[in-house]
Amino acid sequence: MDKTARLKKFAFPKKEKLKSKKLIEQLFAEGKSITVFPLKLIYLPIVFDDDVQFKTMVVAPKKNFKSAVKRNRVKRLLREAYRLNKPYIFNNIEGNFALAILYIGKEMPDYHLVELKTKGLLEQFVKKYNHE
RNA sequence: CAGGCAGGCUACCUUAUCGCCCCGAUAGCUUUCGGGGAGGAAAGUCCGGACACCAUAGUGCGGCAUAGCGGGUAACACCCGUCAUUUAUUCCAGUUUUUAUUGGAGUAGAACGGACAAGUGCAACAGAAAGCAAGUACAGUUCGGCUGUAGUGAAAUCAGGUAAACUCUAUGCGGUGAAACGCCAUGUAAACCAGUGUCCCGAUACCUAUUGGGAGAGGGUAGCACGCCCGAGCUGGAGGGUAGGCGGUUCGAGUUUUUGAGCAAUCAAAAAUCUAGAUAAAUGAUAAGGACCCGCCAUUGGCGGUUACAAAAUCCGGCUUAUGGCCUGCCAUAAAA
Repeated sequence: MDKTARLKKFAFPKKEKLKSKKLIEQLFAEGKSITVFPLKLIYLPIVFDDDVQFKTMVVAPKKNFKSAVKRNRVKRLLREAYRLNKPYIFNNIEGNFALAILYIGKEMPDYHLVELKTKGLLEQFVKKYNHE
């Protein structure tokens, strides 16, 4: 494995972010969920126009984190944990999915907790996918 | 050594590894290289503007705001100066046994600042009474509860007080906000059903259009009325589409420095400079080390924590609130030596 390929697999460019209002509404209306407290994953199989396997968004509810600074912090931690662990699902799942990762806890977490829980969440997702 | 008031500055750094957004070059379908990437309050959305649309924003009523005087400004409810009032404090002089108190001057602030000679209202305690109804004692008397004195009170029938009471006066203010606004993409979409309206005259043209005048359902003008504008459609039902992209959008009352004017706010000139533009929303995460500060032990030092408040969303000028650290000036001096 050369250097460029190794760097590329942890990237999280704009194309892999879920941004369309329509798709987000569809995801929340029809998607299934897995919870590994304090995280919750909502997923829905969708085929994208631009040939991307996954599109992902992260959510930190305003209800639990009133300050914009704290919401930003939580979202950045979630995004970072997803970015560093996404090769696991890329390597184990064939289909195309829209994903949303929600933080449903009320306390400010540290990164190590978020990473641990994200790994657990993705393992559950892969297990469930292979079972179906 | 702790305190009070006023003002100013600042808002951790380095390295490594992964990553995000924008711009430029390169390359040609996503590589490579270079550059840039939150704040003093970006916040609250409380005032004032720019800008856009509604009529180049008009008239009356209503409504709102401001309130000594002068200045600054694009503008303001902001800022600066000043006057009166007022608070604290010092000094001088007077009264007094003292506590105190009066006058003058200085220093530092600061809340308040049009009108009670138009009308309406309100006023604790005391008082008969703080107006519409009464009336104590004594005296006078033109015998009219007419006048005076006493008594209560800050004030007693009167040009008392109160407008952070209504109100009046002067001045200012049109409305909606970037989800404004313009363009493109998408749709049997100028389609279907029901109700209602689709009028009149003249000219050109010659059977359907153009143009001038009148009438005109309905609509716009975001409190109401007028006025103005659009006007051949409008309202409801059923059914369907989009919910994306581009512009607006970051070069502007811009920033920094110097000089000059001014008590100051601020203004003028010159030189240099370009400094975030995201849109389910970038500006980060982790690790190690080091400053700064805080807490505890305690005073070489050790241990622990590690920055506070808080993140652009069209852009500026203010105000208010939150908050870590440093510095300056003034005031006041307890306790100990």
